[in-house]
Formats: sequence, structure tokens, C-alpha cells
Amino acid sequence: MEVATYAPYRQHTFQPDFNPHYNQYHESRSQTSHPVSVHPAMTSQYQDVRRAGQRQALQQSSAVPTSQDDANKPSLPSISNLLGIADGDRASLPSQETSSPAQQAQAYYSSAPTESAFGQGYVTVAEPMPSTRGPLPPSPPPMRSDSVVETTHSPTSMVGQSYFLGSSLNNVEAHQQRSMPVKRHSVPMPGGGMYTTSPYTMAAYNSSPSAMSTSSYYSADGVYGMNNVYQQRPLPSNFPPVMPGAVIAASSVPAPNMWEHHHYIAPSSQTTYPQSQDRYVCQTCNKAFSRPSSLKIHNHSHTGEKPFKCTQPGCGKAFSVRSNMKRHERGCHAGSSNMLA
DNA sequence: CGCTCTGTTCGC
DNA sequence: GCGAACAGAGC
Repeated sequence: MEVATYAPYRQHTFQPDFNPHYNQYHESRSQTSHPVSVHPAMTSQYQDVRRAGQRQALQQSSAVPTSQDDANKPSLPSISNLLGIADGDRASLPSQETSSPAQQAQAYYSSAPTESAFGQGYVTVAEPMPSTRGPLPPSPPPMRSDSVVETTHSPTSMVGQSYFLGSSLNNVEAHQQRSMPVKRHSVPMPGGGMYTTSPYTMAAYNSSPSAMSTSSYYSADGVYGMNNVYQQRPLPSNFPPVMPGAVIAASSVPAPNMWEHHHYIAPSSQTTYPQSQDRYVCQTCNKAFSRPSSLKIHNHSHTGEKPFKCTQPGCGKAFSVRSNMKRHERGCHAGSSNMLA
């Protein structure tokens, strides 16, 4: 398993999926107005990755490079090390070698992200990743369940990380669930636009309830507010986001218990990460927001609630966002005689 | 300092 | 034209 895991890992190094921090940044708007944050860049990257990731995920089963291929490919140094190790292991483990690409992919996801820092620590929010900018790159569906299982093994100390993990796991839009067309969603997570990811998300949460409860999944403490909005408490200021680099470094060390290493490293890397910005995660789609009000509004998209009704007499249109309603009035009823204003 | 409101912007 | 998200202004 470990060997297989490494190879895939490399491949996905840049996928936002694994980068909770950015994942969050959901979607990204290719926007322009966020000069300061890294998110935009990450976002665009993320989107690209996301799409590519989806394709990749689909292809992964067939496209997963063999260990040898990986060795030849340029990769992060740490990964190379891992690969080298993995290769060595493979020599001794023929069975793994023969494993199908799909299996490898699966192994990769499950073990890397979840078991180890990837899943939990690494996913933290630098926000965004699992914010987003979150939204993230696509992670193949198959691994989720496995990864979850792995998660259960992680130490409770990972709590904060776990929280993010959830958010990062999928920023899958509720659309999927609702079968509504997704727009920009980004997902912060791997599944990115992949609707298939939604299942993962849920699977991740549900599949290992015990893990969540025992591990003190951050969201567990959250409370559902009105409109099904999940009210999460802001992350602790000292919340330790794990840097991917750190994780990689950790992973580079061959160890039976990967998560232990990650756990160890995570703390040290905290200082390097910016405080998480998106502390409020939509429980439905795992999308993270920096403001509770944003989360509330976002929740309308899931509930279908449209509290803002057009004031125009003949217009019964309703909107989930007040500004959209105003826009509507300005644009559609600008000339209307009934414009009170 | 944190939140809500509002306007702007992006993507469809 | 509309849904959705973000950032700034104001409280």
C-alpha cells in the first residue's frame, strides 16, 4: 500500500485537493480584486488543476504511472526520495507492483491524504484547502472510503486538522446532491467540479463516524443554525494549518505510521501558515467562508430559500441574496413606474 | 474586532 | 438576467 501510495502522490502534488488551504478558495473567481491573497492565483491554478484533475481522475485508473515511470518523471525532491523508497519496497513486494493502477490510485489517496498529514494536517486551511481555493482538485472517488478509515487511526490530537479535512475534503457543491447545475463551485476539494466527489464528502463524514467523534472532528462541535446553516465556531487562532511542503517532508521519511510523522511535523509548520481565513464551512458542501454571514447566504443556495422578494407589484421574483434582488429591480424595473425610490 | 449590509464581479 | 462569492464600508 505504501508504495503505491507514493507514486500517486507525486502525481497529484499540485492538486488543490490535497491542499486544503487553497481549496477553499473555492472557486475562484478569476478574479482580480484579491491582490493580496494567494488565493486567486491558487484558485486559478486550482481550477485548472481541478479540471485536469477530473480528467486525471478518470484516467487515473489507466493512466497511473508505474513506479518506474514515476522515477523517471521530475518530481519534488522529497517525493523522489519517497519514490526511491517505494521502489525499494516494491522490489520486495511484487504483489503491489502488479496492483492495478486503480488500486494504486486508491492507495494513494487513502493513505496519503487521510492517514497522513495529507488528509488531515495538510488539508488545513491556509485557507483554502480545503479552502479553497479551495475547492480543490479532484480526488478520485474510490479512495474516500479508505481514506476515511485511515483517518480513524489518526490521533485525536489532529482535531483541528481534522476539521479542515472535512472542509477540504470536498467542497463539493450541494448541487450535486440537488442535481443542480454547478457553476463556479469550486471546490475546494478535489472533486472539484466533480459531482462524484460529493459522495466522498459524505462518505468521509459518515463512513467513519467514530473517527469523527473520537477524533473530535471540529465540525462535530458545530451547531446547525437556521436554514440548515451549519454554525461552526471560528477556528482557534493557533489552529495549525499544515503546509504541503511540510507534509511532503514528513512523508519523505519512511515510517510505518505516516500519520505520526505528519502529526509531529504539523505543529512546527504552523508558524509558516497564515491564519485560516475561511473558518465557516458549509456542512452541505464543505465550502468554506470567511464570514458567518457569507455562509448564511450561501446556505440559501442549498435550501432554495429566497427571502428577498422583488417589491415590484407585478413581479413576484424572489432572490436568495438581497443585492441580487436589488440588481434585479434596478435592471428589470428601472423604468418601472413603481420604483419607490 | 467581528459581523452584517451592500456593491461589485464572475460565470453561466 | 441571474446565482453565487468576495471585499469594502459601516455598525
